Amino acid sequence: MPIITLPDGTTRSFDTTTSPLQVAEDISAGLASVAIGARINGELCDLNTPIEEDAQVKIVTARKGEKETDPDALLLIRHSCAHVMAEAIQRIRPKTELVYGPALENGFYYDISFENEEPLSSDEFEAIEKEMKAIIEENRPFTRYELDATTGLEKLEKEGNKYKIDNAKRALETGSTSLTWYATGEKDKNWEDLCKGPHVPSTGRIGSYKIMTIASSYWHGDAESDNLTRVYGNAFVYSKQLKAYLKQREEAKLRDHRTVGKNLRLFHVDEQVGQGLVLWTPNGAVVRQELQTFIAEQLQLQGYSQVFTPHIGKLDLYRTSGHYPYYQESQYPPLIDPDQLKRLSDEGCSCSELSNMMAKGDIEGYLLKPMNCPHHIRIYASSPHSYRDLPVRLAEFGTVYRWEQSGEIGGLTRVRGFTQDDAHLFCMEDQIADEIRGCLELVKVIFATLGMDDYKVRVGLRDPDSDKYVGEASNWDKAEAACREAVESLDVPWTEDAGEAAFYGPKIDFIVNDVLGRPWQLGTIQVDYNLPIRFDLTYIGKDGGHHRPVMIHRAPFGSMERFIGVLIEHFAGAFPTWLAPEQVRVLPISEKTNDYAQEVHDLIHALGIRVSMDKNDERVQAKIREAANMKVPWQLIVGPRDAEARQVSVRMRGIRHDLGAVDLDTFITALQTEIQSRGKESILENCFPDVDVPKDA
RNA sequence: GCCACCGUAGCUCAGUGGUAGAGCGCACCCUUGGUAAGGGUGAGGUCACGGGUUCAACUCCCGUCGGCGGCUCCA
Repeated sequence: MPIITLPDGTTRSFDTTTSPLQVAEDISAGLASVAIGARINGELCDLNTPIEEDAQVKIVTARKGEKETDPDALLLIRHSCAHVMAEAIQRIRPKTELVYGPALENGFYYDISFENEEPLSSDEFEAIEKEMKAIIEENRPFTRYELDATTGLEKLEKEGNKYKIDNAKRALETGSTSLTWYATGEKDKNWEDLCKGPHVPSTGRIGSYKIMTIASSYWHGDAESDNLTRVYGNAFVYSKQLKAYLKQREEAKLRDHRTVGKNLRLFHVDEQVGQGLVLWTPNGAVVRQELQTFIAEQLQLQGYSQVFTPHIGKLDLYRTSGHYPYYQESQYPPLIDPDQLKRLSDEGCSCSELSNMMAKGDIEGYLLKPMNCPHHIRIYASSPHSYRDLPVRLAEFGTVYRWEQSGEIGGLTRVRGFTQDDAHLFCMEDQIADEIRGCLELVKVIFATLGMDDYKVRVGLRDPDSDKYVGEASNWDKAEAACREAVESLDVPWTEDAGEAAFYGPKIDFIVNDVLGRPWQLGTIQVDYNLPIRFDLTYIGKDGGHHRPVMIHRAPFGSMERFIGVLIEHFAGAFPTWLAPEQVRVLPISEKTNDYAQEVHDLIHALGIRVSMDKNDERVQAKIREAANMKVPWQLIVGPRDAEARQVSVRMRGIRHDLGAVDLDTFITALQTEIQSRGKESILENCFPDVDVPKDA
């Protein structure tokens, strides 16, 4: 006699075992016709799952309007669509073996082994989609059946798909007592897949779908293991939703910093220079310089000292720090002392012998620095410190080099040479929390100025089961507590993650998503008890004795490369005036006003503002279009009327028409104010208080 | 590093086993035009690089470099 409680609190009782479908039918025929699944006591289930006891039931429907489709409905549709896609692929490639095909937050994929088949090409998507269409039109039911562990494993052994056997064993190990299959149609007759479900009732309930892309993956995510083909797709209830999704992806591509960077000539990566080595072209260099100046101003206010250090250091330095042995695989190979190299060569030393000698420390060389901390540590160590001097805060826009895997490199977000907004704080233990808070404050100020509020904070703690960490457990406890304490005072969402710590200490990471939704770690703050020991750093305490300082590594924006990459996407290339490579462009209506235009240009230029003048023999319409394409924030249109009145007609980026004519001097003053205040005081407010401008313009 | 796909003019991209194409951009000329493309003419390519097959390769095959999408990694 199950009593069913619905989300609105009402209850319905049934005489016998029931199912979500029966519950829906009991409510209304309309509901039953749109139901595709249910949550029973919070768990997502098939529509015909038997309910034998009292339960909370939420019916999942696919029809709630285009704007607010239930995420559960999308999960059901996408997982079901993955099955249909896999069946379609197996029709075309019968010898493939299925591995794993889950729904994602933003689509679905199916991992398939093509070991015994010709590889799949994206040219074949259309053919696969055609097969999928046929399967969906047949509207075959998803039929669930269950076998006990022994019978189920026997069946899988007989079929011989090692991946599915492995999936089954894993399911049984994690507590399942039986195995379930879903046939698309009838058991023993139609295509089927080992799968825990749930699914929509029948293939006809899958809405609009599309195969997106083909990629590769490893079995169990293990690079040593089998290579699998991963086919990504997406599915929605309505075709309009699919169209909107595809359109959004197109727009994201236009916002991609690689596209914008090329169009606006912000940076260039050159084949002949090297993979992952960024060349900052003049426009991008302006953005970077402005940003660095801004950050440096904030650092000065917070009591940092600026330092400069070279790009290389002795190999032994990194043996002391531990970086060389620990990260050897991801560093550029060392530069070996030329005399020593020649001697070894004369002695007939082989490459492997050389490599061994370098690892053991029998040979001296230099390393392109993969980190700035050893250099900063040696600066600290170069003079004695009293407890009265602490904290010592050494800051540098320090360029480091890392041998990232070639397949990982791309754009500005993953590179081999990059400049960190780095600093190292040397302090006493009871200063740690305050220093971390200072770092967080800096991040807040800068993100706020840039209008970036969509970021997350992750506190990375050690994994208690791993032995990769160095240092005393008691120190780790203290450092982890300090991180937590500081982050709690910051008003942003944060999570704790065990196993995300650096090998020498816990850290606080800032994570931002790019335009394609991929998360990137930007900045990081790390507490380090380890390096001060390794380098035997001390300060003189109140008691006159030597004490050990604690170090904080912090690069709140990570690397200038990655940060600006994310920033380009954040602004879609439309930088605020203070950051824009070109801040103002003067557009004379015809050559007749070139003289006045030149005067306007020169006056602005003399103030150190980045201004240009479009002298091309074009109509003003073409000049406006060109300036708009280059995302210049302010266009000054000057014709005879403006020259006569010593005014400029002002066009703001993103607004269809000009805002009106203002006195040249008034505009210039307002422009200077906006730039100097980094946008806090806008030209709009000071020159055009009555103009109504949409916020996102 | 692994797997798949891709590499043609400054940019975006067509194209074919038989002497290389468009649009935009660029240069020059005409036009002097008031708010998102005025018109004309012209220059510009060793078809990423190196091998091979072929009478003939931009096209087919192999390798290298680079890009893209994932996987793995990220102090």
